Amino acid sequence: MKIDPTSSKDLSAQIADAIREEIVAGRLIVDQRLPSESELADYFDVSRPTVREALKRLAAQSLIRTQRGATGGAFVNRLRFEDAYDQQVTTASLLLSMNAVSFDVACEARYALERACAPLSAARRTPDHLATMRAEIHREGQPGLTDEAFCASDVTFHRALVDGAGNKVLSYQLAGAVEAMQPLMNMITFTARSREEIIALHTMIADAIEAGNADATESALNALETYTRELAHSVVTARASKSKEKTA
Amino acid sequence: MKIDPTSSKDLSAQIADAIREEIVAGRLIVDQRLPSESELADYFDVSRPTVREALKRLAAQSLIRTQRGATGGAFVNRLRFEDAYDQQVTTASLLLSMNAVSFDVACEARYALERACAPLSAARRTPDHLATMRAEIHREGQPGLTDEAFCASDVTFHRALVDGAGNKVLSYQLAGAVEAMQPLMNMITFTARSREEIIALHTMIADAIEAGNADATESALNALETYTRELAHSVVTARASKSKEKTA
DNA sequence: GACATTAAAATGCCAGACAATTAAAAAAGT
DNA sequence: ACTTTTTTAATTGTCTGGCATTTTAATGTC
Repeated sequence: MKIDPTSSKDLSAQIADAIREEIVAGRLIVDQRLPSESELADYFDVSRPTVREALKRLAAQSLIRTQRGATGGAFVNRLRFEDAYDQQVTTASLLLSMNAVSFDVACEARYALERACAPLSAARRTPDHLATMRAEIHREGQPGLTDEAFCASDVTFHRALVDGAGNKVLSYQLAGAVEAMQPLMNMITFTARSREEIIALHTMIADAIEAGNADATESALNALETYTRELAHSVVTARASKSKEKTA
Repeated sequence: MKIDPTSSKDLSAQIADAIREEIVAGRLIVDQRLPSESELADYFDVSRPTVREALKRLAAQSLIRTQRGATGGAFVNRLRFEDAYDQQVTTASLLLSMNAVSFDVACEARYALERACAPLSAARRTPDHLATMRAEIHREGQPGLTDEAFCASDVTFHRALVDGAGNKVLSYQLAGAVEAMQPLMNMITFTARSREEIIALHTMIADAIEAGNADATESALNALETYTRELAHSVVTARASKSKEKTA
């Protein structure tokens, strides 16, 4: 575990990399205590603030946690799926917004991944998952629901579908795809007419899942994807003609 | 953009959260320069080292980059897919190794996601993608190839398949699933017999992709998943009986 | 034995300084 | 007037040393 003082990288980045490598390689195991900041400073021959910067980098990735007090210190953190969700969602959202990813591309990816969960969810979903889906469908029919609340309900519905597959790895992977889409979805304002249509499609999905029918689930998802993309296109077209009016 | 001095969280964590929120919300845009460390220290009423710790946290997530010199400073970084790949792979690997995720669960997730790419890849793959797949199949047939090199080739093959879908978001999402599996796959030692079988299945996949046949691609992937899981089970069984021998 | 006090160890935070780097401004030379 | 060199200023990178806070363990007291 060594660092190169002539490297162009920050010392704190190098130290963080070195420690991260130890964790990934399994030479530092979960809940193991790292040497104290002073000891690390001595070991790497740098000052304590530099070590601290390195440790904060690792903390930002949830690789370590710190505890104060006599028996405190930095400990290798068990990376939990829940912790990783948030980072996944943040990262995915920024990737979409910063790289000019089109709605179509994002939508295609999302529904492709979701269809991958459909057969598993149709086979394995618990009554709980189904109940969540039904509850969200009901919520979506409430009059006076804001667009934001409708979108949030949509996300909950789809997460129940995904979680129904009973595979934590899948749920984690899909978290980014589903939740990162929400800001984009929010850009589509839902008319009463389109809400009705979406609720109908959600009901088709829930029915197919309840019946354990994988094919029906897939085709319902296909229909939902098609409709979502059409909706987005019509919104874009409407905006374009409106801005044309303005310039004219 | 405020912090709460009575919070239990580190000041540097709070400051990082505050700035991250600004970035996610789009109030700080790509390539925009943040105030200097001294200015941030004044603004948040903390010392410069504390601000620096906060900035290192953001740098660890590739949200900012720093530049030294007169016109230097911290700039909002355009999060690129390539940057996110690495983090995705590291995170996914640690999730698998630290949460006792079984080979079956990980494998199921991986192939479910990969099947989602199959129809798109069959329809859109370029000659390049196909050439990569063929080249890797050829490499896998070379005698004297180490297990590690075989696994690496396997990863390249599957990434070409995924990239063939021509959807960056899908490629990004799949990077974690495919590459994080490599350490687990490495645990399976490939006999000459099983390599032959895998090469045959890879060829089936490449043929199906070349023919633009989505269904054939899917069923070839299914066969590969089944075979991989059987292989893993036989390895586990063999190890169990071997350790039994030892104890006996 | 139960409780209060003290000591020690660790992280959290700060002040101030200097080094290194970079770009712009100023000066010098032609 | 133009080019080159030098200086200067701004900014991050790093260090030293210190104090505050938190937590546990040891110690002392009743």
